[in-house]
This record gives sequence, C-alpha cells and structure tokens, in this order.
Amino acid sequence: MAATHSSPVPRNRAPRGSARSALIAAAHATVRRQGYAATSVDEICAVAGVTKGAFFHHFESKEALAVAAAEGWTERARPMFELAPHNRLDDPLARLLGHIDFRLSMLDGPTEDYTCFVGTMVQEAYATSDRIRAACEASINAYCEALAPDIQAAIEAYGVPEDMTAIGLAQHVQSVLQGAFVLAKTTNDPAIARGTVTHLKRYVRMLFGRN
Amino acid sequence: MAATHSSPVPRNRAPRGSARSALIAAAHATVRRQGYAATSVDEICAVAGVTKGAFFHHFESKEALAVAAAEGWTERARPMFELAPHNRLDDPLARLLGHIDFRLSMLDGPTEDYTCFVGTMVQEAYATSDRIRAACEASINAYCEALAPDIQAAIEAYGVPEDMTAIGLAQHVQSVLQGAFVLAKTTNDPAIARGTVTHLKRYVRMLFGRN
DNA sequence: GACAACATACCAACCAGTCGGTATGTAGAA
DNA sequence: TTCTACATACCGACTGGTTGGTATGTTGTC
Repeated sequence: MAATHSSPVPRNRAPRGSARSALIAAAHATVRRQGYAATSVDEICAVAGVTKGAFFHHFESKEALAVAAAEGWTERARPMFELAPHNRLDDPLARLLGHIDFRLSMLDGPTEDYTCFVGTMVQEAYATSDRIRAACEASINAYCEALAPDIQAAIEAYGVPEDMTAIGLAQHVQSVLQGAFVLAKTTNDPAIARGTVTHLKRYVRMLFGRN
Repeated sequence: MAATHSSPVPRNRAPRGSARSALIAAAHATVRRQGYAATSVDEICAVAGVTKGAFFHHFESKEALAVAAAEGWTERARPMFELAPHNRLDDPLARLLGHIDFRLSMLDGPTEDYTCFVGTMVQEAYATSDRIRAACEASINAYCEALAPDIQAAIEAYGVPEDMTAIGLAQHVQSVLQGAFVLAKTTNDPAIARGTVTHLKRYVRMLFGRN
C-alpha cells in the first residue's frame, strides 16, 4: 500500500523551502477570517499544504508563528502602499489624501480580504501573549511612521492647530481604519467602513483648511 | 465526607437564580481580556462561581451565552450613557460633545475595563457564527441609534455638509472608539486612544463650525 | 554522508457538551 | 397546615473529539 522507493507519481509537492512563507500566508488568511485562538495549527498546515512536521520545523510554537506572521504582515503591506501612484504626487497633503482614497478603494469585496491581520490578532492576544502584542505594536507603528513624514510636511506647508503632531494624526488615521474594520465585521459589509473613512478624509481636508 | 442533611456550614453559595446574570457578567470580563475563542466554558463558570451544570441549564451552548451576553452588554451600557450629566444640557451639540468627553474620560485604567465586549467578540465570530455577528450588530446599532437624535438636532440647529447623515456620524463616532480600543490594546495603554478620540472631538467641533 | 527540509505517528491536556442526580421552591388538594 | 406532585435551579463526573506539541522516520541537496 505504501509508495515504493521509485514511485512513478512524484506527488506534486510544493517546492522545497517554501513551507515557511506558505505557513505565514495561511496564517494571514485564516486568522483574518476566524481569529487567532479559533485557528488551529492543523488548519494552518492544511491551508498551507504542509504537514505539522514542517510547521514545527520552522516555528517552535504557534505563538512564534504569530510573531513571524505579524512581521510578515508589515513586509507584505509596505510595497503595496509605497508603490501606489499617489506617492508620486508633489504636494504632501495630496499624497496624504491620496493615501486615504487608496485605503477607501480597498474597502470592497469579502470582509477577510480587506481587514487587518495584526489588528485582529492583537485584540485576542494583548493580555495573554506579550510577544504577540509587541509584534503587532511594531507592525502598527511601522505603518504610522511611514505615514508621518507626509503629514509632517503638510503641517509645515499648510499649518495646523498647535496641539497636533504628525504621528498623532497618523495614529488617528490607523485608528479610524481599525474601527472601520470592526464595524464592517458587524454587518459583513464594507459600506459602513467607507462612510467612516469618508469622514476621516473630510476631517483631514478641514484640518488643513481645504474644505 | 458528604454534607449531612443539617450541615452546620451552609457552604455560602450565591443566591438561587443569580447564576444566569453571573455567567453573563463573567463572560463580559473574561472575553474582554482574552477574546471569545480563548475563553473556555469552564473558565467562565469558575469566574461566575457556578458549575457547568448551571451553565448548560441556562444556555444551550457557548454560542447561546455569547448572544445573551451581547444583549446584556447593551442593557449594561444604556443607563451609563443615559444617566450621564451631559444629557441634561439644553444644546444638542453640547450634549454630543459632552458624550465624547465622557467617552474620553472612560479611557483610563486597565485595558479590559474600558474596551468593548461586542467589538472584541464580533472580530472573532463574524464569519463563523451568524447568530453572534447579528447580536453584536444589534448592540452597536442600539448605540448609534441612541446617539443619532442629538446629532440630528445639532444638524438642524447648526447646519452641516449636505452629504452627511446623523446616523453616519454616529457610526463614525463608534468607529473611532472601536479603533481606539484596538490601538490601545497594541500598547496596553489608553494614551493613543485618548489622542484619537481628541481628534474626533475636534472634527465634530469643526463640522458644526465651533473651532 | 551530513544536514536541512520535510512527513508520519503519536500523546497528554483540554475542550464543549451530556447525563444522572440533588436541592429548593411552589401550587393545589385534603 | 401539611402533604403530594411537580418544576426549576443547580451539581459534578464523564465522554468523544480536538488541541498544541513531540519523537522519529524519510527525502532531497550540497
């Protein structure tokens, strides 16, 4: 019954060395749908198309995969935002508003395709796993810090209320997005999320005197 | 070893009939800390101080408790907001800004004490349990609809951009709050959350021409 | 042949849910 | 008032399946 040493069917397997990234991608997809705790290691392995042996070869625990997946999430998002066309605009405020429009355009299709992996995971793990919490914090931080320079430049170009910082507004942008995802999940529809991000866009325009 | 019919130690037990509400309160506390999937029925029972028998006497499943707890969350929040002093102000915009200040003042102490039970739960359950998703949607909806009349009155009194609705702004308020909770969990500190809600307050003031 | 990259078989702990039973209350008949 | 019949509230041992994790075997590559 077992395959002989010279099986004629090579059992088309994923190329050697791809298991790690496949597991991270599977974690992204599965956790975004069901959350972290409800996702089992077996399930992640099945989605990734590898076995448990491969899983524990690359990660010492489920928690370690979560940390690696949070780092992977940052790497996955970075080029998507950096290479977007609005980044080539000259005016920093136009780049910021372009970014918000870009985020707005992403709010479409199935819920699990536009929601945030680290935002979902940190809600479950902030109190029980400090390693996961810190990894999610780092990912969110990277996003805010990537947004801050354009905001800072816009502040310098257009002025803004005194008690406001670039990083603070970047955190507000991220906050509205995370909240939009939560609201969208309650209806399983991105309509509410688009409404909320539209309010955010209006706020930014008003802040910089462009309404 | 078993207690005799006239045990001198009455084994101080919670009063008869209190198990159901104790279980709901325990669910609120535990899920806010660890999330829904990571919280076991045994754990909820232990926190509530009842046994599994009592649990399954009152709820046919863990999912049924989740639905009841979502409804209980609405009931728990309602009087807190209704009885707050800012509700007695005459001006609707002052009531709205007072509400935001009230929410701001709540962002203090341990994370699990100010975060939202239904917001946490819906992130995990939106795709796997439609009953839980709908119960969370109803709770969030109740909040937005409670906020909408004051917003509507403020719109009528002060005017506002055309393409804006009372319920839409109420949803934006809720969205910012939910996002603030996520960001706060990231650092396990409410400072970011306060910054974000402060941006929200400034937006509302600007919208109604009060900056 | 040595080492990394997998696969397979397995385990103890834990999980949601079940079930037979007990304790407490309550309504009606005598 | 008190006894019977029944309902509700609660208890905790038990079960079958699932969980994260391990131990060991196999395969491809340098």
